[in-house]
Amino acid sequence: MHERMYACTFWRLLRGEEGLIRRKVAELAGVSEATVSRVLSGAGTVKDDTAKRVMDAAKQLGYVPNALAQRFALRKSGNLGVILPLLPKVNLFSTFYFSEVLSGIGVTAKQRGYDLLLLFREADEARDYASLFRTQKIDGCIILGSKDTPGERAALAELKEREHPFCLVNQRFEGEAYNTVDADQKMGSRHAVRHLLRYGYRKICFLNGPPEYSNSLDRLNGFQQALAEAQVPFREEHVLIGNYSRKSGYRQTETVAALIRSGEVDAVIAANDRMAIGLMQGLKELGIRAGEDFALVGCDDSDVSSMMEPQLTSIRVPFYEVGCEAASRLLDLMTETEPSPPFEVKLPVKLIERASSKTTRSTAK
Amino acid sequence: MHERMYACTFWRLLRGEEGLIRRKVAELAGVSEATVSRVLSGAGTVKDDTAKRVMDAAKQLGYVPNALAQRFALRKSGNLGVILPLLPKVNLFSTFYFSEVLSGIGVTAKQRGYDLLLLFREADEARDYASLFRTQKIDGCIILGSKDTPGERAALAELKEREHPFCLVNQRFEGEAYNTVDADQKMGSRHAVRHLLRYGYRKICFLNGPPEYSNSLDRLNGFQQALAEAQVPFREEHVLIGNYSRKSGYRQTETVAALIRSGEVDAVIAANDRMAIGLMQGLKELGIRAGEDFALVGCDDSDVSSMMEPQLTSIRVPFYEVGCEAASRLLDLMTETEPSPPFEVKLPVKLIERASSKTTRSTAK
DNA sequence: AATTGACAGGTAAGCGGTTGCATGAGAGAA
DNA sequence: TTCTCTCATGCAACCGCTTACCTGTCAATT
Repeated sequence: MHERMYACTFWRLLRGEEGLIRRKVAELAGVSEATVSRVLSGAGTVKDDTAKRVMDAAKQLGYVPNALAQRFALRKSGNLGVILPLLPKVNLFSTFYFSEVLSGIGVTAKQRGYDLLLLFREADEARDYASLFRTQKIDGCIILGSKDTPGERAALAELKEREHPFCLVNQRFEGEAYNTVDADQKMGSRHAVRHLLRYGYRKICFLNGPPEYSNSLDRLNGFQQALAEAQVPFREEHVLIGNYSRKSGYRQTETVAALIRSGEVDAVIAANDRMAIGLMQGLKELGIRAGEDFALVGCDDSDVSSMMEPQLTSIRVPFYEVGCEAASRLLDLMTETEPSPPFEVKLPVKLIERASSKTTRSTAK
Repeated sequence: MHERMYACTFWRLLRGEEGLIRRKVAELAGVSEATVSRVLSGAGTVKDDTAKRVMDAAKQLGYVPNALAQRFALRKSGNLGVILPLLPKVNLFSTFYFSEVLSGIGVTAKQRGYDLLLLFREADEARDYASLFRTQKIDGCIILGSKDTPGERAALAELKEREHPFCLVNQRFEGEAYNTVDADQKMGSRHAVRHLLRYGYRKICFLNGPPEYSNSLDRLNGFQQALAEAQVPFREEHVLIGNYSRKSGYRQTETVAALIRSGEVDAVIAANDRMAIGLMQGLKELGIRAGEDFALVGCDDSDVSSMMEPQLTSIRVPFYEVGCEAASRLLDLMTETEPSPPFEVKLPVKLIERASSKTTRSTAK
């Protein structure tokens, strides 16, 4: 009891003091609290002389405005939300991808005075992005790992309708004009195909990801287009589907092995490095070696691609820059008063040649 | 101009309406706004009947309380801060480590109704963790990637002094009793040494990380202890230092190659997988193969360890659980009223045997 | 029947900032 | 000198929610 009361008094005192700091600053500077506010928030007109006195007083007393109160008064949370899928223990996407994008977003947000609120979205959870805005937890958000599903479409449509600023990363929705920052995956596949053709490979198999990701469709698109350009026939049965996990790449071992052995296929392009690596490992177990018995190209140029043996040719995607761009554009949009048309940014990718695909195919079967 | 005014009116209206929702809920339920608050926040005594009416009304009108106002009134941000080093483009630590820990923290925080505020700490920036609390941006924080430097010590001491709840992950400070969640790295090294000794390796080199990380010291400690237990002499010159990056492992290639060739060393333990992999690659270039010419053990059991050829023996550290534990303990501490003694949790690790160290050394030179 | 206590629920005062409006001072113009 | 006009600053309302305090009701006790 005693302690309880003591603690209470203590907190009262403490709070009292904290609360008084602002007043003390005002007194010390010989102005009103309103002026302190004007100086610290940079709004309104204040004489230079006065401003300096206030700044000095604030520094001397160690006064820092309460962000919570400030944001409440301004009706802005000052938070940039980052929504990302929660995949505990199961890294469907590469962690590489997320940490690069997140770093980019983080740096940019910080530069512009925003805080980053991380929002994990559980797989089965109803997607109610709009209520994050309604509760004022965030002023804008970037959505990672979005998939084209009815629930997601509904959630995004609601955001759009209520004019909440948001930006999709690496995902577009056919028929909807949302703000998007994406990598030019289509061009990536084209580069990969051209690269393989240049080295003499002509029978290319494509290990793609699920069609809910627009990236998967883009890649397939680029793949087909590059083949068409080179007048190499496209074979439907040479397109396989995984889920971007290493296991799903590994699972295609038998199928691909058969294709390679029968001479139907001499090169594989995978839609990400993890699947490429899974497949490479599976085939190695069967004695089929990437870079020798067939050419392999991955995508992402994740850190592991240069750790493999042989090192993996891959398509470098500027994930960090994607994050920067998304945050930067979104924040622009949030600070502008005029509504502006949605942006759809597409960042260039680049093929990084490594051992898994470089050996020239001297004689095409 | 026209549009501007229109927009303004629009927003007024919108805000007006938003503001009225609460009142409308109260009216619809036939109670005062205070009662609405009592029902929604679960505090105070309200008749079941009334509560139900309020809940129904709120649901019907789609009312969601404004988190910003709520938190301001309660003087709690509802945010759990996660401080992590900003390493754009340079992943000194493995991204694996961070994403695992972060997932653990995220899941736990979410379960307990907290939001995650991500705070990047720039390398050269003055560490002023305390002001995050002063501005009420966070109610507690978890610090990742902390190093034992004077600046860091000062910042942490300030937190402690002001009784701000915080928790360190994978780092302890000699002489300070801070809340910590750590993996049992010391035991990890001991496992690694014992494993190697069991397979007949006796001349073990240790590639450690910088001493600013307590983990590095722990690992060295366990290494020495295990050697002592087996009465194998410890050789100072067999301890090398890297910085946890792959490159820093690669850089030790010459040194280690010389040691192996001269027969002074027949096995290497690295303080993380990335350095192990860098070293492995370097040695492979010189024709010295892990798992055959020498044994190699890494640490972290990151996703790449099973992607290598040969696959890398490594010490599995339950990073996800570390994150959960840190968040869980810290949140307990934040909701308790009584001050409790600091906790120092140490989670067990496990050696995962793979090809890089399994070949029995038949004849020790 | 009167007294008491417990409890439901209303009233209004904050929480710590911002900002519209009013005011006073000082400068420039008549 | 007096009248404006402008600019710097103070006053006070407000942001939306919580909660201390108060009142009135009703059941249990005497």
